Order: sequence, then structure tokens, then C-alpha cells
Amino acid sequence: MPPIKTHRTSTKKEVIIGKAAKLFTEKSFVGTSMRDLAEAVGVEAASLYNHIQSKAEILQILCFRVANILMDHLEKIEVNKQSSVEKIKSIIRFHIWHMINNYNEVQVADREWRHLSEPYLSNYKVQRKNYRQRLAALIESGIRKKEIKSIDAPTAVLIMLHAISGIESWHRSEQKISSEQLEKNMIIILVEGLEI
Amino acid sequence: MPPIKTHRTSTKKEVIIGKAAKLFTEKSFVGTSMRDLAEAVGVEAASLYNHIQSKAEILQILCFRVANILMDHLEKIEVNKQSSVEKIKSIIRFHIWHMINNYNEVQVADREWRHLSEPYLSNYKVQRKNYRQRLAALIESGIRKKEIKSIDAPTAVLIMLHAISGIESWHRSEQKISSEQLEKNMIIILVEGLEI
DNA sequence: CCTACCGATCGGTAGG
DNA sequence: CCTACCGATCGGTAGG
Repeated sequence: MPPIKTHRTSTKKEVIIGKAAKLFTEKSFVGTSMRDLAEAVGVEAASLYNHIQSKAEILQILCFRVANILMDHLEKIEVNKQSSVEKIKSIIRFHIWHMINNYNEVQVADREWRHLSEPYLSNYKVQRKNYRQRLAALIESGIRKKEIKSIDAPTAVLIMLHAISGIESWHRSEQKISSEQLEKNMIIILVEGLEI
Repeated sequence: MPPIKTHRTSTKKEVIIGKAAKLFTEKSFVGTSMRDLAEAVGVEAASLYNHIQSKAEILQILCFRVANILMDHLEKIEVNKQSSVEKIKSIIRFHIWHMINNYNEVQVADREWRHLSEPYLSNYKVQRKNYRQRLAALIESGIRKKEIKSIDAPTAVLIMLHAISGIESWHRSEQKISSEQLEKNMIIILVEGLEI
């Protein structure tokens, strides 16, 4: 009896994408060959093409998967009845949580998106910009409501997002604090210092 | 009369390194070919090798140049008679200033160092770790002296350094604030929120 | 600084 | 899923 497929997407395709995320993180997108990937998966390079269309397709899947998850969460938070500060904290917490649990995928989306080919590259840039602007709008709303110090919102967004992507350093360090402690400290530094 | 050399290092070599920094930032180290670089410089690929030994050497020069400049500044600040908070602010200001004025070089050192070959890779990792530990020690000193909130110092370092490297987003954005405003806002968010 | 060229490796395809 | 193979491009060298 063949294994039962529990996902709409082929399991083998997901294995390939997962291994690719790891290799792209370690050796970069351009620095990883399809032979490297095939070896990690345990097949010959030519066999990969029964599951994926091209190397470029793998990058597209990884980048847009991450972008969509973060955007979905942002949209849910925006319509909540919470203070601006609570919304911002929730978004940062989700970002950190998602980063820790999908480390390789998020790293690829953060660092390798420049290698997307058109029209995906332009599309990705638009989504990225949109996300940042909406997060900045949340901060500006907090400033207007006197919940947050008067700072430049785009700069605050820049700091928050890059601080989170910097968790890769934490991920690799030997003397890790727990992910709960990390999250708590990041919220203190990134948000509570801004509260009035 | 030939042009007078004002630097110990050949001017042409510096041109090559400068163009390489730009290309490595745009297309990544592995994604930039020696033919791309030659075209940017205005010579044939083979001619580059009269000035540099290898592609790897260019990356080594870029990474260690940035690392040494930052380390030199840190060492000067450490022996100053200033409060811990003042020292940390000074280091962040220098980092931001250096990032803005040497954008491509710092980007390459930040993002492409993984492609260094041994023994340079190990050496670079040690320097990087050393720098972070000494910056963390400064923060811990500030905590002990009750100048700074009780937070996890390595997490604060992680946030600060990655926030600064995130200036690349600012660098590319259309609606830039001035570099002075950026610096001021980053200090407010990264340091003043931590002060007691 | 150039022309000419090297072996190695790249992403990907044909055909079974 | 494999073997066999494609044209293109890679970093780098020889020789002038």
C-alpha cells in the first residue's frame, strides 16, 4: 500500500523545499547547486525536476510563503480592538515566534529575495513595502494617541524588523537564553522603551 | 609624467575593490562573476589578476577592513572616562556614521563574510564574537552601575548591531529622513529606552 | 593590459 | 528515478 498523502502538496516536494531552505541559509541561493540539493535529498540532480520546475521556483515558494504568513497575521491584528502598543507587541511576538520555528525559511526570505526573477521580484518588493508601511502606520497611530514617544515611525520599523532577523545570531550562539527570555527581552528593548 | 601614487596601495586595486563592494552588495559575492567586475572596472577579466590575487582576496580585504575599523574605535572608547551609556552611544553613532559613509563595504562585511575561505573565516568569526562580547560587557557594566535597565546584554547587542545593518533599507528608501535625524532616532530607540 | 584558452561546474533536458 | 548529456559560464593561467 502506498503512503497516504495528507497534504495537497506532494510530500517529496516539501522535503526538497525544506532541504533547500537549509542549504540556501548556509551557502546562499547562488552558492547552492542543484547537485548539492540533490545530495541532501538523496537523489540525482535530474530527479529533482520531477518535483519542482526550477531552482528559481524553490526561492519563489520560500519567499512568498513567509511573506504571506506575516501579512496574514498583520491583517488579523489590524482589525483587533487593542491599543496600538498591544498590537505592535503582538506583531513582534509573532514575528519572533515564526522566526524561531521556521528559522531557515525566514532567513532565506530575508536574505535571498534579491535573487528572485521578475515578475516575482517586483511583487515581493511591493509586499515588503506594504507590510512596513502598515506597521509604521500602527506606530504613528500610537504616537497620535500618546501611547508612544514621538519618534520617526519608519526608523522604528526598520529597527524592529532587522532586530528580529538578527535572531540568526542568537540561533547560532552557544550560550543561548531561552526563546521565552529572548522574546521578553526583545519586547522590553524594542517596545517598552518607546512607551510614554 | 606618470600619476603620483599617494597611497601605499595601488589606486587601481582600490578601484577594483570599490567596484567589487558595489557589485557584491547588489548581486552577492557568489552571484558576481569576475567578468561582471571586469566590465565595471573597464578591463578584461584576465587583467584584474595583475592587481588582485583572486576573487577570495577581494572579499578578505573588504571584510577585515570593516572589522578592523570598528574594532579600533571600540578599543579607543573602552579606555575613555565616560559613563557606560555615553560609551555605548558613541559606538552606535560611529557604527551608523561608518555604515552611511561606507555603505557597500559594510554591507559586504555583514552579509557575505560566510563565503570567506579558511583560515580567514575562522579568524573573522573570532573577531566578530570578540567585538560583540566587549560591547555586551559595556552594557553589563552600565547595568551594574544602575545606568541601564536590567536586560540581557547579548540580546541588546544583537538588536543594536542588526538594527544598524538594517540602514540598508533606509539607504534604499525614497522618503529618507536625514542621516542626522536617523542617527538621533536610532539612539533614542536603541539606547534611551534602556536608561533608568 | 590583451587574446586565447583551461578544466570544472552550472542549471536544465532527453529519453527511458 | 536514473544515465547521459547539452551549451553556458565560472575562476583563473599562459604567454606576449
